[in-house]
Amino acid sequence: MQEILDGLNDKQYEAVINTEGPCLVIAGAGSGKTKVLTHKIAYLIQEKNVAPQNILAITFTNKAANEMKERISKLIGDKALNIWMGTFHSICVRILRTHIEKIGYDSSFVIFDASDQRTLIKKCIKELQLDDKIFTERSVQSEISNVKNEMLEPEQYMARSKGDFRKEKIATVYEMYQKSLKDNNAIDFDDIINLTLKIFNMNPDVLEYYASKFQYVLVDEYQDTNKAQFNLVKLLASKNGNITVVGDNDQGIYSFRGADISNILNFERDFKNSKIIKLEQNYRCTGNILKIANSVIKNNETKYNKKLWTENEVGALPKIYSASDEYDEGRYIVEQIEHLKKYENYDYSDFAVLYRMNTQSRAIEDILRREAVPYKVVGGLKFFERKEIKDIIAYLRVIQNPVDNISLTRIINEPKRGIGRTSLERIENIAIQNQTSMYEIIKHSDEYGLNRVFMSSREFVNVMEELMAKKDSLKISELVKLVLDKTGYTKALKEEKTLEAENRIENLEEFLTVAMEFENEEVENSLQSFLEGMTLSSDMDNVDEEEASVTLMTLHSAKGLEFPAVFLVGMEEGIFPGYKSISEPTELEEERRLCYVGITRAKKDLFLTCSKKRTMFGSTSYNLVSRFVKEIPTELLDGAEDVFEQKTKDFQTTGNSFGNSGYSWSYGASKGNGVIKTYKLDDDNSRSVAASSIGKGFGRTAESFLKSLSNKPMGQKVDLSKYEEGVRVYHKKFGEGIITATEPEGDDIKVDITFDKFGHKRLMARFSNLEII
DNA sequence: ACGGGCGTCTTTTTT
DNA sequence: AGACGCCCGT
Repeated sequence: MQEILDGLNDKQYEAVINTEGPCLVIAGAGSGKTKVLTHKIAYLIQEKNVAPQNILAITFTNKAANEMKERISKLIGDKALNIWMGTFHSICVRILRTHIEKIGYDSSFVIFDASDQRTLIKKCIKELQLDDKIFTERSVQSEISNVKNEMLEPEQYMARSKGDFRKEKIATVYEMYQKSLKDNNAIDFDDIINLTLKIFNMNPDVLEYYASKFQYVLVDEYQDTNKAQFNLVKLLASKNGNITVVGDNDQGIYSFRGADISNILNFERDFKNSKIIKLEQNYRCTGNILKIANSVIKNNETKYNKKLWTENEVGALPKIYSASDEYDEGRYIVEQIEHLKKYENYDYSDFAVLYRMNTQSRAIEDILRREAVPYKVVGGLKFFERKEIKDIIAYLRVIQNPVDNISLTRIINEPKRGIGRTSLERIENIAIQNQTSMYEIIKHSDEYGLNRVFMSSREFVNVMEELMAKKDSLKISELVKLVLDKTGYTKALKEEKTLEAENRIENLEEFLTVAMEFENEEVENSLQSFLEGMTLSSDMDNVDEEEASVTLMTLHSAKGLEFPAVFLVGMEEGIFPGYKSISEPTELEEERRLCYVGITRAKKDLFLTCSKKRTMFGSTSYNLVSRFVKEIPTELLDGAEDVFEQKTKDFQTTGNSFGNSGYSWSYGASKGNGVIKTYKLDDDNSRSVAASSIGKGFGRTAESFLKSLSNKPMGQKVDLSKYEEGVRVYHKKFGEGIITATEPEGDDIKVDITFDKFGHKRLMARFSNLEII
């Protein structure tokens, strides 16, 4: 009991015991923010006798929620599991499932992710015959999302937009989009928050229930909440008034998705008589790293001026390296990693490489792979974004929710059934006329004179009907197997006989293991919660920390994490800060906060890199070193003087013709013409070194596993003669097995293998990384 | 009417 | 790597 308050510094102690009323904790990077939250919750339960189910704690990712629960359990035991803890989205979905019918939705709704959203918006734009050059899905989508974050309904937005042609049109799209969502029995990410608010506003008794229930409300990463989330928090805390928010105005990096830093800046105004506590002692970084972080962030205007300090050692001087191109940048990283590993006893997992854009990982990955450095990539090309995975999910969605026209459209002709564009258009029109779903029309297509559709869709309808009937009695994995089998999906892939198809089949098998893991671990074992878990899981939720590998991710994903050694790469004008933010002061400040977040991830060693020449999206540019680097006093940065000197020289000789950035220039270079391709993969280094991450835990993206598949160099040297009947082999994913048959296929061999645990599989020898044992 | 093939664009950051 | 528009062959 005593230990809950032990080991806290004065400020942390104050933040923990200050349980009653509004409390704002300004928590600088590495100041023990999670500690405060976990100890405060433990204190409430243990000391103040608050029942766990009367506490609501909102975190930024599901992973953070799980970690926090674990840490609280260590303090007070298993009752921590009853705390309402999760992201805004997961908490709200939980509320929506029980109450959404009150506002006219069906409780079996599905959640549309960003790409479903885009498809739907695109359809609306087309339907309204708007010029899709002016109204791009992207711009309309972000406008609609912004409007939703302001909690404006279509009518309200329309009223506000009177006189503005563009906005009026977008309002029409918004209206149609919202109606279509409802017709599809779907809601989007923004609706998750907004509809919860709507329920509260229209049903005072429901609000009363939750506002009474949650005696204590705690919100983490408060600087990244948006208007709607703020309102939600305000409503939930309205009854008891015990609200603790923790955040750092210098780490707000999500304004592009509606996060509003003024939520944290105006806390005192919004919640009367609030207590404000600043945590300014940093326990994470060395003195030098902290100095650098402060020297950058001080260029922003901030309301809560806090000055982070530390008692930690001064530490090594952070370094900057100016590479000749992005591959040289990668090579430098490997060099430094190997050095620290050798002389400072570092492990691969102690390193993180952080970049502004996902695309930047490519070149670095190439070099890491070439140099046999194990790595994993967080986010980027996601498992769930692959075509075959989206297809199987679309099948499952239609089974769960037959009125989901978007998913149905995706799969009706996958595999090819002879239902093309024209048929689909007809089906859709009839569905609209009859106010029903496209699935209904297909099912009864004979009654609507769609004979062709009727003929070609019979098998599909029969299979779907059968699976819909069985969906709750079958295990998810069995359902997946049946879909793939009975719809002919796998069969069609097999008949393609291409490497790509082979790969897709393997990915689907991986999906099957994801489903099995879900069955084993989740209590709520329904198709609905399976689908829900997949759309609400974040990149960070799927990171496996156990592995001894270097972590590559975006600066955004790195929020909340720490590593002994951090590389901030691509420190160039136009990259970081991105060229789009250079002329926009508020965006530039956000970029600077992002830089601050990046720097403060490092505990001991920090490396900044930039490149004189960089090829991206098929063109080469010569960027100047980032202004953020220049904001660091040269004496704090090893190599700073060299870098500035070089950059100036380059600048003078190369001139300037790059739009409004005014700092760099570029010329087009067609893709793949080999101009920059200096490094090739060595044949004997081609074995994949990216460690496989198919492990426990629902929603695992199998990221590195996939990377190892998709990045596998073509035509690797494999002694095919060694594969013959009776030979025992080891496969990374399937484990040990015995070859039962072989068959030549071009310059490769198809091998049939019976695996001890996974049964019979057919693989291509050249690409399956089989080891003979 | 369907579907294969080809060229083009995509790219900040994400619950 | 994928989505999509366009064109042409069946």
